Amino acid sequence: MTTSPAAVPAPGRARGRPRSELARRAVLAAATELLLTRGLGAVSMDAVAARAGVSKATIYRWWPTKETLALDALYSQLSEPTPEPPDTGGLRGDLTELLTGWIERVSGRPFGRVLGALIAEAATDPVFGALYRERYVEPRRAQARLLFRRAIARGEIAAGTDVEAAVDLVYGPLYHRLLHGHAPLTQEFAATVVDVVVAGLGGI
Amino acid sequence: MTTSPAAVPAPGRARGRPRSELARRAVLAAATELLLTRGLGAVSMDAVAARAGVSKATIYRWWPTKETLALDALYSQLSEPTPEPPDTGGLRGDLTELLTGWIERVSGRPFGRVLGALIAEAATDPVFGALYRERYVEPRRAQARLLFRRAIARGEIAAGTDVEAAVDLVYGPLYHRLLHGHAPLTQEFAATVVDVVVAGLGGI
Amino acid sequence: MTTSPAAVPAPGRARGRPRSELARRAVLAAATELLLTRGLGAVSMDAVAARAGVSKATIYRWWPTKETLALDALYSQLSEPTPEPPDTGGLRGDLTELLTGWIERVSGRPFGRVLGALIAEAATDPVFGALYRERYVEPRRAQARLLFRRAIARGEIAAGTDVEAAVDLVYGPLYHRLLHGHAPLTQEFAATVVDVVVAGLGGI
Amino acid sequence: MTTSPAAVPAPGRARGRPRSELARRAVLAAATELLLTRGLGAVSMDAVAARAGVSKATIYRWWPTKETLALDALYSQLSEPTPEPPDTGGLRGDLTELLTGWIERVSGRPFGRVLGALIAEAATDPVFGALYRERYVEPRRAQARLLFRRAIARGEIAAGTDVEAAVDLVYGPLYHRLLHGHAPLTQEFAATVVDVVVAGLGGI
DNA sequence: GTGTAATCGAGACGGTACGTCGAGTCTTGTG
DNA sequence: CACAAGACTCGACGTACCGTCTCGATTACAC
Repeated sequence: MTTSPAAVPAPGRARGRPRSELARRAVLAAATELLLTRGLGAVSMDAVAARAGVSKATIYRWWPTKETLALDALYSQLSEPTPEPPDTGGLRGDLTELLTGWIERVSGRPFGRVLGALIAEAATDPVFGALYRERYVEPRRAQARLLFRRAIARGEIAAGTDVEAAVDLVYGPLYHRLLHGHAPLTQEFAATVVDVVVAGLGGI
Repeated sequence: MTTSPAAVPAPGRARGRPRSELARRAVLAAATELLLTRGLGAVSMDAVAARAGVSKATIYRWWPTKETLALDALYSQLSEPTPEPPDTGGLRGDLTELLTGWIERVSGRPFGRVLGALIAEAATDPVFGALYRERYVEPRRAQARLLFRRAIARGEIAAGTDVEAAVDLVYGPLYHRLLHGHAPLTQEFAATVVDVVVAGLGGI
Repeated sequence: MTTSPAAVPAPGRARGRPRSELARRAVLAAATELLLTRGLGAVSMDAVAARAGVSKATIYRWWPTKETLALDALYSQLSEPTPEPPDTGGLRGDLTELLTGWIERVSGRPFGRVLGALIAEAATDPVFGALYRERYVEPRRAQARLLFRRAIARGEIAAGTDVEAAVDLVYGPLYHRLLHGHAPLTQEFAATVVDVVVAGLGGI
Repeated sequence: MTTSPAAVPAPGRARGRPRSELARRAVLAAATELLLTRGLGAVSMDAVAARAGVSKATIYRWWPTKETLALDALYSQLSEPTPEPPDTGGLRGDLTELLTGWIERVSGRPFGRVLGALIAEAATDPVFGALYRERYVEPRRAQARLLFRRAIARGEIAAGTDVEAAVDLVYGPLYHRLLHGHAPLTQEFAATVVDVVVAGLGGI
């Protein structure tokens, strides 16, 4: 897994005093705790600094905003060991596997509101938005894209399929429920989404 | 225009000095301007009060939080005169009409980030979330639900269709692009979504 | 005694919520305590706010800098009820009385270093310097000037005497010892100063 | 020029790497520039280090506080080539010569506020105060003392004259104007001071 | 030569205080 | 009552220095 450049010291020539790995971990731990127990709103630089036993300057040295910090904290929590794209031999099975895993990780409750807050920030601040998409969104989309491409290669769905739209068609409804909360984000729902989309794309 | 209950004085016997309609309009105008030009973050009670020439107490008397105020301000801007649910005779046409209208209204640029911020707030604050869903989400879902029910009645799609999931399948991908911004929210994309979903549901 | 405009609300038409006299007193008391027990350096806005149970914003509303605040605090402590200029019938007696009183008040120990710090600030910051001279220096000089003018009127000293220089000649040596601390600031020293200056001006 | 012990490496057997004369000069130059252009407040260890291209640790190795550094910097600037005590044959002439020289050096404008700040620090911090008096005040007082002693020897003034007080009587008024700035520190003022003090001491 | 020792730069670290801003609340006088 | 004005507490913001520390790299004397 690729971690943020901010979270890791440059591997090259270390000149001055090296970065304290202890401090880095303490900050991430404190941020994670605040994030998951009390939400993004509770992740203030002051609170994190106090809880981590670290000075605010140290945090600002490595994370420009609290959103960036929260993103890193979330990463250090949410990152799966080996997020291998599944291969069940069929598009329906592949997608089901992929979405099932995502829902499982994301349903550890506090993630809903945390992701919501991060997406909001991404929608508001273009810089953070780019970072968020690069580090969080794109890797997941890449996996999904792969599944659809394999299905095209197998002849399961049409060669002209708009893969980007297809990805949105499966992830969009899930995010919709996660963020809006108007209905539960269940595995059954994921199954329905997969069924409709696969059928709609001409799959079996 | 549908206004919030908060924005309207109790209809009963007014006892003291009546509410100033002037102040109400000034507040909404100021909030709207800040919201659309500089985002939700710029909608501070202080800024709105100063810009509207109104005291903060007056704002707090009628809107409990700045998010509520922003929602009202957005409403006063985004509310369509007669959002009649379309009837083209077929599901595909109905959905296309519905989504086309939504994309048009929502593409007036600043709405993306404003909606993002509101959804984030809704994901974070349950009280506001309920209000947001009731006033903003539910009306739109109701229209979409209606279209699918008509299609079922016409025999266009299966009687057992999960209408709630179907609604999420068409709105989800659109919100996904609006909020994440990883790809443009075009009418062509909406057409693709409609095509896949209608086909997936067994429609023609 | 004339107090600072900042320390007292305008007596005119009070529009909004009136200033809290309680807060004002608490701030001055806290500042005074810090000033006299631990010096000007300990008078930080944070410390005063914490000790007074008052928010920093409230302090900043009324005192632009901590030096201004310290000056006010010192005033509320050092201000004599009726600092009548003495009249013993002769210049020597008048001056002795005046300086004796000043030394007494100023020898309550911490004042030396506090005045030193304030004078330094006055020498550094022109705005504060003007305020300091107007509120602290000028009243004392006015009294001294009066004594010399009376002595001229009585024919005790020459009519052409440079009164400003004369004032510096009596106060200068005292401040010198107070600030530099190279020798004790005693009443005997004051007597010597008075003797030399009166004799030097042609007095008896 | 007398430099501080801190500013010079121990003359004993140097064991490790010798002190960098380059660094020492760069630090003093940077401190001087900051001191004279922007005041004592601008002499921060960080700023000096950055401006001198030197690490903070190097500064701390040789100067315990920024005030000590400022004092050294001032010294390297203010030190007169040959501060010979004058001898004109009479007390009045000697004092005039002495004070005239001091005023000239000190009137190079920024010195007023710099001295003010240093005196304040001396009044606040006893350790620095002792250093300041030893290195800056005492040498000048010694010269003045000498003049008065010579005048006593010549029979110009009484044998019982309090020399310490006499020194304060001439330097006090000058410092007073320098620090308070309520009136200009001119050569005419110095002449008046000398006249009054010499006359007051029974001199001709 | 080869230690041994003190220097140097760079720069991260825990702190403290800065001055500002926004949130909600409260207290006046006026309409 | 509603309203404007505006003072109040609280808490967070991002920055600036403080004085200390840990590095790797020099640069001398002493063996």
